[in-house]
Parts: sequence; structure tokens; C-alpha cells
Amino acid sequence: MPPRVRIAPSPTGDPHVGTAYIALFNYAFARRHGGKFVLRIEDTDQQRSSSSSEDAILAALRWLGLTWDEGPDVGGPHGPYRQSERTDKYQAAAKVLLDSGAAYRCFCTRERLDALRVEREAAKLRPGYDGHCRDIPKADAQARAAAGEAHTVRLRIPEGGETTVLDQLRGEVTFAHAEIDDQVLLKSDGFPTYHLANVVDDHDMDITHVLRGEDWLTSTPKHVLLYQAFGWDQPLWYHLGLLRNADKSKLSKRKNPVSIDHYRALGFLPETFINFLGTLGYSMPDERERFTLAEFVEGFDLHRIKTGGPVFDPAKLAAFSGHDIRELSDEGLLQVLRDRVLSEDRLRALIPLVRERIDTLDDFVPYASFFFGGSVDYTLVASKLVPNKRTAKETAKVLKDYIDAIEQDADARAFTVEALEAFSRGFGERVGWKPKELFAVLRIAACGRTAAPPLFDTLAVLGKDRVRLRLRDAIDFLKTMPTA
RNA sequence: GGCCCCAUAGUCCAGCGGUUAGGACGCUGGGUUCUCAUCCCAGAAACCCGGGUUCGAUUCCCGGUGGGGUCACCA
Repeated sequence: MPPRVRIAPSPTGDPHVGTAYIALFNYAFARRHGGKFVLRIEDTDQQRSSSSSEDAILAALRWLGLTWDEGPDVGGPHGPYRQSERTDKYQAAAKVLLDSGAAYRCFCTRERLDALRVEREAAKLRPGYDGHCRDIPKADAQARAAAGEAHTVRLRIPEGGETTVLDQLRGEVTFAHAEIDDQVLLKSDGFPTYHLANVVDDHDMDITHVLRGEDWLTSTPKHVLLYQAFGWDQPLWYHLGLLRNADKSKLSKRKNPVSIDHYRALGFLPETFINFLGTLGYSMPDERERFTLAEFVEGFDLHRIKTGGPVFDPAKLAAFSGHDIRELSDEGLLQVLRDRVLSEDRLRALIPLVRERIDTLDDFVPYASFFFGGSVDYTLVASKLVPNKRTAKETAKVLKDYIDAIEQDADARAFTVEALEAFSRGFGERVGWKPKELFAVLRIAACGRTAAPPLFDTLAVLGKDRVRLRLRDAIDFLKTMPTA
């Protein structure tokens, strides 16, 4: 039976490098064995999911060449491939569990749960649900639900005993039931949590092998229990190590660029990027570390996956990239420069910002230089980076808050001129910085110079990823400045 | 903190009982070159610790230590 595997991203932010990493292994396994690679959108979090994020994730994976056989855009026999369109299936599944007693209705309020958490923490007890609603008679619970009382559906974890997960990479991993919480399966808004939706969909879509990040390992016993409660066969489990920051913590945007779009915007070739990911936690049988996606697929072997979490080293990626650019023929380089760096679209965006500021055609390139490339040098503008009445520390803090806040703002996240201006003015007011001060700092941090075209047009054209990189650089630079 | 996972140079990998422990990035030195870069050569740099098992452990087992993950009506 050919394998069926899947990548199941949650559209709650920029396309994440970790998603590409896991997708690569799933893709390679499916292709290697003539199976199917499914893309499923896990958008059960109504608050954080957005269709623009979904679009971006699809585009990013496609850019990398990790194409899928079934998905929300291409369809397939097991659709729909968007969880928000499958809620009836989860409701039905929850009902089955409710009827069999494998799950129960929980009427606890958010307030009670919050209080409980505080209480248990104070008592140094394991945080988790106390089973308050576990033993409500089924008929009573049903009546309360029918009367419209808000509730969730929780999985009834057996009182004693343990559940063993057979991870194909790690062997048997056993969890005592006492350590497992009565997981919420259906939220009070009627949407499923990851755990229910994931199990129901993987079964429904005939997924045979689950290759996912190690961060799921500890919730796998819940999934195993669910499969058992439904009477379904489990898929084979493979938990891959997590990509790490230089300090070994889980790869995060605080410490690294984690958006696939960042690497695209800064001019990495997709082939290079995929190749690099393929060297992390994995090795080719002949030890060669430069290979194409097709070559990666050709010899792909699940047994060669390492379970330790590799550090994502940007320096090595850059070395791969430089090497690949040198491998290009002059004609090939010309082509990619034209397509990706000096594309007509990009020049069109630049022209209105630059035309008033140059006297000769040839001035265009040097003037527009800061629109290209990654980091800029702040040493020449160091004295201007900190506003008169502010300290370097304050300035760094404001920039950091700015970066964080922009991700929280659904409009600003889109990085359009209008949204950026509205957001930035509001942000300045909130932190008590005059527009003049804030805008100057942003301009210098984002451009590396004190004079530039209008700020928000400039930021928009620079692009979110480049701006974020430079703001982060500026923060680091500020931290090294002697405090006056 | 409880539970779980992991452990070869600074980093990414190779190794699957006996090797001068190999490759890549980075670093250092040298060569090519008008400079720089590229390219080439050379070098420094690792089996976390302690017990077992074994004729023999980097490799197998146990313990410790260290690192990580996870403990939500987020995924």
C-alpha cells in the first residue's frame, strides 16, 4: 500500500521554516514510495487563523517545490482540506465518544479553570483539569447541553495504567495516565481542538505515516487513546527533532528569521534552501551534502533521520547559497537576477520613490542600494540613531516592541503603506514617542541612513522581512552602544 | 518543578564493538591573484561523566550531568 502522508500547517502567521522542514521529509517519503502528499489547513483557531496566512503558506511551499497531491487549492478525494469546513465531522466524532463514554461534557467556566490553575500551582500540584465534570450523569449533562449551557467535550483519560506510543524513530515511549490531562476535544464554540481534528482527519484521509515535530510527542498518547476509542488503526508515528536557535532553544523569531518569505525576499535560491534543510537531522547515504530535491527523494530513507534537534546555522546556509550562485552560468545568473532581484515589478515599485531624488540615470543604483540586501551598517549613523532625549536602551526597547506589536496587528501585518502609517502613529502614541522621534528611528534603523523617501512607502517596498531583520540588527547595535 | 526526548569539534552530519574518529560551515596559516572575492593547500578543534557487558567500547545496558520539548477551550 503506497503511503499517504501530510503536512498540516496552521495559518496563524508567516510561513514558518519549521513547516518547510517537516514538509520536506513528508514530501520526500511520499515521492520516494509512490505515495501521496496531502496538504491540510488546520484553521480551527478562529481567533488567529487568516486566509492571507493560508495563501502565504501555500505560496511558500510551492516556491520551495514541495508540491502536494491533495489540498485545499487542488482538491482531492478526501476533501475538504480545510478543517474549518469539516466541523460536522468533528461534531459527529465527538458524539460517538460521548455515547461510548470515552468523552464527557464539561461545563466548567473559563473562570473556574483559571482559578483552578492558580490553586493547583500554589499547592504545587500538577497543573491540569481536576475532573470536576467527569462524573456528571450522562442524562444530566445531555439535558444541560440541550438547554444551551455552554460546555466543552473532554477526553476521559483512564484513571490508572499507561499508554505506550510506538515511535518508529525512538522506540516505545510510555506515559502514565496520571500524567495526562482530560484534553478538551471540542471547544465551546463548537470547533475542535487540534487533537480531535487531527485524529479524525488523519483517519478520514487515510494517512499512514505521521511525520511531525517532536513538540507533539507528549500529546501523542492522547491521540493513541483517541484512535483506540474510535476503534481505528493508528498511523505510524515519527517525531523529528526540532530546528533550534544558536542557543539550542526551539527556533523562534525572537532569535532568528523564521519566515520562509524572509529567505525568499533576501535572495536565497529555493533549491539552496531545500538542500540546506535536507542536511539538518538527515544525511545522504554517501555523505554528500549538496543535492537537489530530486536527489534527496531518490535515496530518501526514514532510518537516516536523526532525532536530535539541529541548530539552524545561517552562516552555513549563506555558504551554500554563495556556492550555488557561483555554479550558475552567466546566463543563468542573469536570468535569476532579472526574475527575482531586478524584476519589473520591483523596479516599478522603486521608481516613484527614487525619481525625484536622482539627477542622472546612473544615480539610480547607488541611491536605491539600501532597498537591496540584508543588514546595513549603522556605524556612520550611530549618533543619529538615538533621539536627543532618549537613551539607547529606551530606543532598543521601542524598536523591539514595535516589531512585536506589528505582528499582533492584523492590518499592519500586511505591511501596506496605509496600514503601516496608521499602526505606527498609534504605536507612537501608546509608547509616548512623538511621530518625529519614532519615524526618525525607524527610518535610520530600516535604511541605515538619515535621508530616505517617505517612511511608510519605503518600509512597504523594503518588505516586512528585510525591515524586521534590520530592526533587529539595530536593536543589537544599540545594545553595544555606550550608555551616555 | 512533573513527565518525555536527545547527547561525536563552536555548528551541521558520517560512524552502526577493533578506524591515525571522516566530511561540510566557521576559524587560523599559506598558495594563485594588481586588490578583494573565488579557487587550491595546510592546520587547530569532538566521542559529556561514572558504572557495567565484552578480549575490546564513541558504538550495547544502567545511572548521573547537560541541553531541549511539553504541561491551554493554540496548533
